[in-house]
Amino acid sequence: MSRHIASTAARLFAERGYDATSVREIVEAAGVTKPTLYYYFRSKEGLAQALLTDPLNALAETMRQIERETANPVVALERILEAQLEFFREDPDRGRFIFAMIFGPLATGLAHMLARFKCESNDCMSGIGKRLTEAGIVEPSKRDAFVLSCRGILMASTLAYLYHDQELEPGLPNRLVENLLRGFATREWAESGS
Amino acid sequence: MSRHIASTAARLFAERGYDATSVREIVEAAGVTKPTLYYYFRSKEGLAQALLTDPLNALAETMRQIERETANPVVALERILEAQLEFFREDPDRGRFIFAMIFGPLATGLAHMLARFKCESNDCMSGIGKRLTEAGIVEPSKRDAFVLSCRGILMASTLAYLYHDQELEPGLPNRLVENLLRGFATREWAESGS
DNA sequence: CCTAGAATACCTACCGTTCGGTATAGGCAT
DNA sequence: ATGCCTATACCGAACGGTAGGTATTCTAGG
Repeated sequence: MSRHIASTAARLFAERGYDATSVREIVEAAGVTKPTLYYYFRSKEGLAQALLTDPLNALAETMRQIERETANPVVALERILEAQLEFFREDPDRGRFIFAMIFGPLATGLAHMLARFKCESNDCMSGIGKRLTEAGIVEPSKRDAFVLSCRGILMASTLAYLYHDQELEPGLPNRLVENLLRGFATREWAESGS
Repeated sequence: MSRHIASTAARLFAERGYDATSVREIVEAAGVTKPTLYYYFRSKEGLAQALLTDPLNALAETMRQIERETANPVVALERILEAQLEFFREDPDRGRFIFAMIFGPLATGLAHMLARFKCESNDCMSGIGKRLTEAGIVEPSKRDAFVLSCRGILMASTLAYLYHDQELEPGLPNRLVENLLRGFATREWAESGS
């Protein structure tokens, strides 16, 4: 039951936004009453947190794992991008809700958790960028721009998928990274043919 | 006075989101009364539209103009990206408000206007992408990925500026485009040294 | 076997507060 | 007289959350 309420809430949060969705709307759509919702979740905010906490923690852990266990920084980058795209693919409603919150103001009670996730995600990408320069793949002077570009491409791909019905085929990160690397690569790496 | 109310609203909308900001909060922060706000703006939504309509229309017109009047597609691309960055630079609160709406659900009364702007922006970028392939600069098979990458880089740069106090120096689009082009270029163009 | 109590899952009705918006009277400067 | 603004009070609807209750199942103790 709690799962049913949660998935209904995710859908409504995604459709109209967290603040514009009332508890009354959620319970009506879920076919239960308000006390039932409060039986399972401490508050509206508790409900939103339940939607976000485990999935975001799992994603962060997946990224850490990839970073730790993948020796090749290019492959690590591709896998980390793919993990994030997969996160949105597996539950688009949740993804839309998270996307809106990540890119909006951090004034809600969910701010702390989202800020932490953003920070971890950025650290992870920066770490990969560092490894790419250490491996002589990306020009050191271009590292920040490269990391920014990777982040941008992830955002644009995700937005296209969530709101414009564009596909997120599994090979997408690889192809995008390949082209990006060609643009930001060291002369040596470019000439080595990868 | 209406400008003062509007800029106060922009700040609050940016800080906490449109739906989570009440009219009472706006008038208190602006130091006026509710009837004054309604004297100048038809409604809360009318206030938000006033914040968005003219600026977004002006930006869209600027982009159309650049597209029309700049013969070199690379320069056109750089200028269009710069115009969008400048839009966010000139009023970060307004920019944050818009950013949150662009990445969130389109269920509010502002949806139509934002949808139209997104559409125009996408069309403009697609047009530039087409010109770049026609000019033999970008590989036709990579056109969509290139356009997506440009959009992503714009988003990431803007996000970094709006929320992480990172600079948006005027030369940024040029440098980013230069690296991107190297990654997505045709063989002929790459070998011509640009 | 029966019963009382605990645990779990749900409900109706209600609470105080706030929401966007409106009406009215009036003050002040030009 | 007009435009700009205030102050006050109000409207109906809705907000997130709560109080008190019922129904069902299970379990332990007599």
